[in-house]
Amino acid sequence: MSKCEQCIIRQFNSLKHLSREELVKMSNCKTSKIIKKGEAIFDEGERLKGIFCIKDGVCKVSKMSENGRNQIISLVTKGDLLGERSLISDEASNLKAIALNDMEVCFIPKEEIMKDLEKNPSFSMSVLKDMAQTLKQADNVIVDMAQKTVKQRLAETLLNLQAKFGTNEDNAIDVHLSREDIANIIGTATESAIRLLSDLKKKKIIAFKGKDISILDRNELETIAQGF
Amino acid sequence: MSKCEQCIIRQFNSLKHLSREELVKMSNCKTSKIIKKGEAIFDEGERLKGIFCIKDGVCKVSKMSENGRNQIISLVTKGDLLGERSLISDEASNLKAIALNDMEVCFIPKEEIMKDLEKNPSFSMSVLKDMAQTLKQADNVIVDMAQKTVKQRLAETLLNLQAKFGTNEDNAIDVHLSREDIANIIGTATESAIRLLSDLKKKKIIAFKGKDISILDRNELETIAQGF
DNA sequence: TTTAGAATATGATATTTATCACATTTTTAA
DNA sequence: TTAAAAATGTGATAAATATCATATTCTAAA
Repeated sequence: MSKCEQCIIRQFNSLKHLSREELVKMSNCKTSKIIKKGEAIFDEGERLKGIFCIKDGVCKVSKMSENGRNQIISLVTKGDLLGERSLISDEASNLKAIALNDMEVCFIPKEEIMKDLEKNPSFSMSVLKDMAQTLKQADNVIVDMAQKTVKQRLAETLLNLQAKFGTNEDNAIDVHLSREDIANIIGTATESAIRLLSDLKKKKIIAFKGKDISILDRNELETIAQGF
Repeated sequence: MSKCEQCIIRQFNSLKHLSREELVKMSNCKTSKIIKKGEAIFDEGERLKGIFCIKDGVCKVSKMSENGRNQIISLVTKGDLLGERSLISDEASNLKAIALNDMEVCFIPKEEIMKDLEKNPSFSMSVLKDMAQTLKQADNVIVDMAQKTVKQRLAETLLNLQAKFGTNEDNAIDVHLSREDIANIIGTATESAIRLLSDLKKKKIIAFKGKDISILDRNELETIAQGF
């Protein structure tokens, strides 16, 4: 079992503010898990007993609407923490997390995290900053969902995905999402997402083969995202 | 000038976790402000030098979309804190706050708040909890905006407004919003909001005279909000 | 009090998006 | 390897919503 104090991943999140001593304690109570593609890390309504530190892989975090449709709220990837919010508010999770590919995550029990939050101000301040940032992002998403057309949201989503996941050797965005997942990110019907993707392809703004999507004309995509 | 240690308002927010000593210090550096209806407490892009504790009145917190339309993100009222997020993330505000009626607010300088956040774990934990709660709410709004129809969102908004502001002696929701404000909360064109309000009135589900809106059939409104 | 400007209201129409139906392709599992 | 299931794609149509035009009512400032 790898040790937290030697783990490079913590440099990417708030855990970097923990002391050596705190990390050693954490090492002793944390467990590693392998999550297979398609499996849930946790489900809506579940009471989390700790948080997850993503060592490898990507998962989609989503929520069911009253209409019975799934809305993807965020994609969580290597280096991110998952589940802090439910822990802090001490409520059942309002979200579900499903692996998009095989994942490796560490589970850190609630008590350990809460103790560190209480005792280590620079850790709690970092979590606070993270949350403030996430909240700002959420505001932007609300505005986009409320005010932008599906076409604008699709263009923006493609740009965001490329910014977050980068591109592989073939210049394709380095994450594999189904058309349904894409539709569930932008909040539209799967058919609509497919149609608009085909449009963008026809206009040579993007290219795709299956789930490999690449951006050919980033400027044009930005223009579309802004509504022209 | 009233004193924080004697102020009842702080019981409604995280400031209740401050010690007597911390409150006395705060009293000495805080200032009171009167904000007239329609005036801004702060504007998008402004760098806040502190946070605001709302003693009386209501303001709308909004953000301009790239399409040039305004989206109201939240209504902030008596007892709420305003501006913590920009302070914590140490960035210019992404939001604008405009008074909906005459307001009385206290301004607490950044240094004072940050010091308390660092030194008082029960205060910072409370702010953290607040933020986790706000984030959960934001998730719900994202899902609603992405998945619900304008009609559903209007019904839900009316129910939310009544839950938050209560009703006056005439059974009308105790906050005055223009039709444009209502449209900017649910993310639709003003005309669409007006039309749907008229529909609800015709069906005797709500009644209104000018900006006084009352809910006549709460059950039916809940049914509509859920999409039937 | 009067009056211009703003807010509210409503019709006509265009645009966007969802839904349903079905064909084709890809993936998965026996 | 092959059959079944899932994902992708496309057309036709319906429903939701925005936009534009214009009328009416309300509000606030001179």
